[in-house]
Amino acid sequence: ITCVFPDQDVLGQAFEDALEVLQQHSDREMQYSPGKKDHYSISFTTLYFYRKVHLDNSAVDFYADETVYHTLQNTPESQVMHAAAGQPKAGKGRKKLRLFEYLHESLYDPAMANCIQWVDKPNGVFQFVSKNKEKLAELWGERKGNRKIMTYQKMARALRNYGRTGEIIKIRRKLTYQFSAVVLQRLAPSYFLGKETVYHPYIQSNQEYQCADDWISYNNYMYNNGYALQHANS
DNA sequence: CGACAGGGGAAAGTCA
DNA sequence: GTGACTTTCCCCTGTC
Repeated sequence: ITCVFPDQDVLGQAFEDALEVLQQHSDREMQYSPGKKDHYSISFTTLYFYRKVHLDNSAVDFYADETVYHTLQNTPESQVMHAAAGQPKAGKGRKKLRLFEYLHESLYDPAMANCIQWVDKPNGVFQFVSKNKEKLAELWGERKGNRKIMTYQKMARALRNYGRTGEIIKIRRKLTYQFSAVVLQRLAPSYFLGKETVYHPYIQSNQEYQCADDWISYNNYMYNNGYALQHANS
């Protein structure tokens, strides 16, 4: 999509908002066209994604969004604008964003891949990138509008609270956690449509501890041996 | 030893 | 005000 700013009224409020967010958050993904004053280019995927994440403030079901994306790709531009503009504005009547929702969003954000990554997507296992985990925490804090700067240590404290409810449990591997099946189902329901996926909780006894190098064989081991349901907490 | 990851009690803060 | 949830502080343990 190429946007010409003087004509932004035509785009509708939603795209105006999205572009504003993009200007604030994502310089690297929005390219200024030299020689064309006020012309910017951005992929539709990125624009749509950022709109979902930053303005709708909703958990992104990216699998569903991909379907939407492909549909929209084949739709005339004017209809695309109309479709996007019909979405609700941020901030009103919306539940507060929760940490696990934010993490789930980040896992589908290509711009966050240097901070957080899937280890085992079907089972909701993810891992923070040691080098950039503080950055992710910082962004989370900003998103919430906290007064103080958010740190990984504080964010991890919040994550540990999820252990009590079982929404996210700690995997016995460095910086690795797992979404519960319920949370996964809620955050990306369309991912499970038409799939016979079985959620595999990981066993975390001391005996099952594996070092990072052995993670692949550890996964295979777990998949092949049935998995005792583990209690998130004792 | 020091850095890093992880654990959790306690209290304060935020917001529906 | 209340409860759910998060943030902040702080101290502790274990591993490499």
